[in-house]
Amino acid sequence: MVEYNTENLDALFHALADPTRRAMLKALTEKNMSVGDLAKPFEMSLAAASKHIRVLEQAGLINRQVQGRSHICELNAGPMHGGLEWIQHYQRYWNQQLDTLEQLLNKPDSD
Amino acid sequence: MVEYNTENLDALFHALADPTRRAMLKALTEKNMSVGDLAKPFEMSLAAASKHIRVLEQAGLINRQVQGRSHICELNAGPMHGGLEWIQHYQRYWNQQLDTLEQLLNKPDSD
DNA sequence: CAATCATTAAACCAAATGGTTGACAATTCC
DNA sequence: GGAATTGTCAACCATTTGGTTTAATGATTG
Repeated sequence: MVEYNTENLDALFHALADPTRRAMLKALTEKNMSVGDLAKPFEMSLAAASKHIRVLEQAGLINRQVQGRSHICELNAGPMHGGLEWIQHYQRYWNQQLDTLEQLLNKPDSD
Repeated sequence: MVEYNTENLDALFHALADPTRRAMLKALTEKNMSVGDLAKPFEMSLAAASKHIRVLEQAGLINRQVQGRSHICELNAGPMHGGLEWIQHYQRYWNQQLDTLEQLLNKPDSD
């Protein structure tokens, strides 16, 4: 049912593992932006930013729409869904640990 | 309140971006395992597997307990929490798109 | 003490990553 | 048409990654 395509997760998590790229995604939650606008906040060449954008695009996180000479980027959060679900499978393990911690903290007080 | 340490997210997502490492984490949901046991399923040298384990350890996803000559690894899912929350911020964006899709699908039928 | 077992360390290698600069292509503006 | 704007491409570079093999370290066993 729930499907984890390994390659998708590879690309997704790899794309998310860089602070520049995460910041770009955040910027795109505000509005669609051109490559140049997306690049502006970063102290790197346009070419470098363009490469980051391509990584995001290849992970499916960005759709690009070429309008004349400017490339408009749109957030496509969809692929994050798989990552969310993957991580959620582990939620019980950290809750478990919190439970254990809670037990440790509570036991001394328990009547 | 909610805190996203960029370096933690870098390390977390990077650790999760490799299928070998994700498989190791999965294995550790079953039981604690030694480095050798963790390495066994993979067609790579023990040294290579050991490096993967160190990446997981540095991302805080594994705790190691040295017992004599064997190192017992324990899953520590805790750091995934930050990753989950980060992704969850985007949940509304893909739901939004699903909503839009739904609207597109429903409109033709809506009497 | 010697051999064996579990693991890391070190040296090495190929490929990928993240950055640069300079040239090129396409579009728009005068 | 010529100049400016927006981006990509190509070549290059340093660093990191993911793997190898061969020691070396540390515990356990005979």
